[in-house]
Amino acid sequence: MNEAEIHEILSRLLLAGKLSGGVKLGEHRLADLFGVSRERIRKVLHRLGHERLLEIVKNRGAFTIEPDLREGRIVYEARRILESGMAAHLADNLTQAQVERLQQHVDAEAEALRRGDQATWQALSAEFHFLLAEMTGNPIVQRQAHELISRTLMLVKRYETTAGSTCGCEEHRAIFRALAGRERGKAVKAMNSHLSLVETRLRPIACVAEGPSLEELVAAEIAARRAGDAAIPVAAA
Amino acid sequence: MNEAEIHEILSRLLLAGKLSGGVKLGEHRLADLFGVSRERIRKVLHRLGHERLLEIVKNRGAFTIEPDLREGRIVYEARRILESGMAAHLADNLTQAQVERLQQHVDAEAEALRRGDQATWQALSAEFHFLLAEMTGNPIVQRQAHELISRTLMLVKRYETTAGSTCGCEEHRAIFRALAGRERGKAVKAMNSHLSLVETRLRPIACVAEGPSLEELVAAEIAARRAGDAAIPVAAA
DNA sequence: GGCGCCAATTTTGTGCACAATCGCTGAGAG
DNA sequence: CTCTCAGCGATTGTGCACAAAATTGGCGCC
Repeated sequence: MNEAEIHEILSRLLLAGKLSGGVKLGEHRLADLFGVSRERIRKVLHRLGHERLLEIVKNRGAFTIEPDLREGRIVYEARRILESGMAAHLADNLTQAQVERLQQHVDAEAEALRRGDQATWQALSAEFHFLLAEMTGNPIVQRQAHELISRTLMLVKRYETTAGSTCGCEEHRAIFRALAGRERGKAVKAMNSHLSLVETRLRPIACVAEGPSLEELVAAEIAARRAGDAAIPVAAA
Repeated sequence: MNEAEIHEILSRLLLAGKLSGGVKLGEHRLADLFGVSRERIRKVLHRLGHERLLEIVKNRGAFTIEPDLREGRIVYEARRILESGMAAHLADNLTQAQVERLQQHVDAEAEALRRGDQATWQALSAEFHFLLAEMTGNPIVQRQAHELISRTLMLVKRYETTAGSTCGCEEHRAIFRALAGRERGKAVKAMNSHLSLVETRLRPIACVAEGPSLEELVAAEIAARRAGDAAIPVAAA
């Protein structure tokens, strides 16, 4: 198991919000779980800390962050600033092919929502914003947007009341329409109000059920990955 | 010499553009220079790599990046996206005190420019953008803006023709006026055109003179720091 | 004379062992 | 009964030694 794999597994686990806040990620414990040396885990942990997916406390170790609503406010405000800038840029620069791609996407969102396929809709809903970031064609903006969107995903997984999220599709469509119509001001407004609305859907529910243990989660991820890795060469050969 | 100090010294050196591109930063060499173990340097180097101030090549080591103009285009585009979003936000949210603070700043810029004090003006000019980022009150935006502005500083130090930079003060003032007048659209436009203008001032001058060696630069920084550190306690006591 | 290959050297990557630091627990005093 | 402080256990931080990889120089061959 190399360093990149471990990083991917842990970041996926963190972003999926599978772990409640404040959980300690001991170096030795993870080293045993992954079957690698402590130094490798150490490096990954510090990298995750630098990516703000973990909190590293000097001489204490790595802890999963408890994304409270106060932090949520900050992240969403940052997203409004960045993504409204993106929207303005895109309204001026989208190609016809990109507009069509967006059209397909919002249609797919609506379709998933109509079917009541909440899992697919949630995934597509997040992807909409990733897609916009991609369409700027700017790797820096993509990275920054990716970081912010990922952080809100952690929040949504934890705090969003699923009932209220069924109306979000129209908001994306409004953004799309403004972008397709090259209406810069309208696109910015639509983006801002959408993000504000998503933020207000976050409810301060107390963290209730303790999920599976870290060991189980990591083991499951490793198993899934091993199965996938084993399958790919066979299929490719 | 602790890790934070080394990181600060090296990043200051890198951001000041004192080193031409592609220079290799050997671990052992730096360890000797700073008089610390190789592992400490190693950690700092990887951190700088993650902050995109260095390029880390696996099994090859750390190299200073050669910020070419193609990358400059990307960074300035990202800045336009982010900082136009900031401008829109600030136009809606600036307090009176913040407006006055900005007024002071642009006045100071004009004063430095009038005096022909180019060093001060350049510093103030960069600080104007840092100041705007600060005024969003959003730590995430501050970090992202800081990273982007720092990267452009490296570019400017290397490529800007000093002759053309004397007209930049009015651009900042235009942004300020729009912000103070709460004119969101105008502020966004002023910010975008300012950043575009700064970008066009970059000229593809061939990297000519090789500056002082890495050893000399680091030694100078260490000396300055030691002197400063020694002076502060005395002055404070 | 140029090209390619092999070996030696230099440089980075990794695991290990020890040192330092922090939180916790338990005993003792007020 | 509570508060404090000291010792202890656990965990992270750091330096060292070894292993792996790449570059460079030289040598032989075409």
